Amino acid sequence: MTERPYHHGNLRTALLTAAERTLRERGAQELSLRELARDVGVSHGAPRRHFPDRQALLDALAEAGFGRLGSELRVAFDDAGEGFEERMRVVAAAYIRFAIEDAALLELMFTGKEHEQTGVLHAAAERAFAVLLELIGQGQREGALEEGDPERVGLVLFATMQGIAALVTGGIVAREQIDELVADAIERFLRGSRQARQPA
Amino acid sequence: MTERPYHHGNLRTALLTAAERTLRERGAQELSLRELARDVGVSHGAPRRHFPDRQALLDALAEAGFGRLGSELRVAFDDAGEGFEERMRVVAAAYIRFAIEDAALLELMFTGKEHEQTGVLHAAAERAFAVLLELIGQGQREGALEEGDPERVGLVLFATMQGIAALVTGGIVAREQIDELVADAIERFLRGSRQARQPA
DNA sequence: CCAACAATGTAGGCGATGACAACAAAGATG
DNA sequence: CATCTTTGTTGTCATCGCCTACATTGTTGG
Repeated sequence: MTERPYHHGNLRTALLTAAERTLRERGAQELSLRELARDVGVSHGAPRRHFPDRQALLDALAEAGFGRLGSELRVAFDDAGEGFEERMRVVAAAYIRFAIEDAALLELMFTGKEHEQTGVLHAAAERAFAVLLELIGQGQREGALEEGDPERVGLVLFATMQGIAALVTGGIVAREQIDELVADAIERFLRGSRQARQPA
Repeated sequence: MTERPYHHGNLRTALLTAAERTLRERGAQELSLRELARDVGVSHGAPRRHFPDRQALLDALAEAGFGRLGSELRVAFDDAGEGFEERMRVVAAAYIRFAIEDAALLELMFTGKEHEQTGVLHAAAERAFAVLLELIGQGQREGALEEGDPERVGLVLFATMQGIAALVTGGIVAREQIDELVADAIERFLRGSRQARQPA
């Protein structure tokens, strides 16, 4: 029998991993520090060394979430072809997939109660959204999108994606409708965001 | 001194009112049945007569929320002029205002964990959204929006509004940016949803 | 009119939780 | 290797949700 060493070695990571799983399967509400400790095979007081309180654990989850979201968006961006519109569709699909598979995590990431002060989180978020800004930039350079601050242009698109995710996880929209809805939203966004300079 | 009567009279309503307040001020997480009971001046077991468990209270709050949302949208719709675009702007603004002032409530209303089964809630939601469908219908009749199932057409707009609300409550978007963002989103939606039939 | 009965509130208890403090074990450091 | 720091452990406390037994009030039919 393998006696557990007194020191776990990487409790923090183990807790985060277990937490991420519970979060995905049962939601944030169900996440209990004590149960997590049990899952990892450690006493109920141990997590406190790594996360002062429950909220700290949730914040850490959110931060890790932004990291993973950023990676997935990056992969989508790179794997899609060079074409702007196709790229936008692929990246949007990746975002929606993340949002739906890890709905509770996304909620943690954005439902910022008080943790707006945690600059760490904000930084992580910025990094994740860099891909989106890049995408908008490409669209503008290719003349597919109107000029202007990419952040402002992208915000509407981003909001729409976030909203679609909310509608799906809220049960308003069935899973079968997702693809159609996303395509529809992007189509509309592109149509509505083209260079508005109309010849006389 | 006014002795509290054994029977409160309208405990259910009192609880809902107190809960709505706490929800707005401190979020759903902080909502405790026992504290609510104390606030209302009743024993900790009393709420159970009206709400079998905590979730039931939350569901009731959500249902009431849909009712109020519906009213506010209706008022906005009626108060706006006859013009379609202006109406859309006013109604959208009303929705966003609700979403921001009662962010936690909106989350309850849409973050439907398991309560998708409560047909009551779904019905309340449908009633609230009737106004939006009416609005879309008007847009289509006036030729400002493409034809098609109003529900499908409106879904993208609805998602966008929901997303904007999420971005604001999540702290991604500052309050000063809201009006601009909403205007931008609607502008884009209208531009992207006009009759697409282009003459040869 | 009043005797069941139903509805509504109260009191106490149970198991679980998050937060905290005192203590123990293992590492790191000089 | 002696000390200091990090990391876990154990026990405690207040609170919570939920449950059961009981008390009080309102209602209703004979």
